[in-house]
Amino acid sequence: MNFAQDQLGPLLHDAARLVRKRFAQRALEYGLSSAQWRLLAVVLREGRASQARIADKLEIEPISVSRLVDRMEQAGWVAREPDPDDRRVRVIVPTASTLLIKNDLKAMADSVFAEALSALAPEARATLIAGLATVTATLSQAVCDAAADVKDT
Amino acid sequence: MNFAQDQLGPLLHDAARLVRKRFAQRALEYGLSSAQWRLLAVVLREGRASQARIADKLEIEPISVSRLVDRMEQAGWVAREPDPDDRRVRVIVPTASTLLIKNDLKAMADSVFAEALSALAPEARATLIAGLATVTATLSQAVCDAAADVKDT
DNA sequence: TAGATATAATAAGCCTGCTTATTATTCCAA
DNA sequence: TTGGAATAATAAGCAGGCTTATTATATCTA
Repeated sequence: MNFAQDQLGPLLHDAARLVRKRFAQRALEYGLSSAQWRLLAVVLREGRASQARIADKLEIEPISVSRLVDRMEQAGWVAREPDPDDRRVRVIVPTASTLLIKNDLKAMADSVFAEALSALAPEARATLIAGLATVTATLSQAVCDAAADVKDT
Repeated sequence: MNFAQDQLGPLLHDAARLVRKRFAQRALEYGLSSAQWRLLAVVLREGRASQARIADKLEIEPISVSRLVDRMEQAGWVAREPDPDDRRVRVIVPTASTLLIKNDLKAMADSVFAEALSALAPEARATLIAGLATVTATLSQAVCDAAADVKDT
């Protein structure tokens, strides 16, 4: 079974790309991408969040959040507000129109993921999710250790 | 267990991103990205391949191959050659220096994927790989059906 | 309390994917 | 055998990640 691991890279890559593509198809009426939905999910869950907080939650770089917010602000999904306690911070809040369709968006997103998993038995689904979580944790640690090693030099 | 599917999107996304990042770290001495390695693996397996063939194998758009090849040609990984039988075609071949380190590259790539899976028991690995393959197939079908529906309209 | 350090946001510019459109060539059918 | 459809490659420009560097503000310490 040594052949299996060869396929991990391409499979992960293809699966991630296809989820993005399928999400975009299903969200066509809203014009929302899967990256935008991930950000929006954080904001809706927390009510309001600084960009640094969002970057931390999504585990992406702050600059990536900044540019994603640029587009989402322009499209009317979220707004930037000043933080009265810290003038460096710009708090991201959902717009009123976003709040109106929040439940529809959540249902649509759920249904995309449910569709993706629809051909798997429940146990296989659980194993897949757990396996992905493990792989993510392993890689995250390895990437972090390697970065620390470089810094030590 | 309804919460599980919520996580599929972020997990796939994170796992794919982390594999790319870890690959880049491990391949630093070569300056090879994971996208470039996927392309190179096709070319090394087939010996020589048209860009259309590569796009088909990688399931990405021909234009993406064209631009990836631009950078890989510049970096000395591959070369474009004319096809004597069809003047539209430019055949991609590995350079001599690429062939020299072919085995090292393959070992390096294998070890990245082995590391990613290292925290999983063998059965869990097999289930993960099989699950990803199923999800990919399901999504690929759904994306394709939806595209056909739009075309019918 | 003043100066150094840390943090929040963003600019510039790269990579890899995409859609849409163009050009050159080949193939097929009338 | 020629004229239209299909195919191979690529250009232009967008999305969403990244690294590196800059600016403004907070915070901590000597």
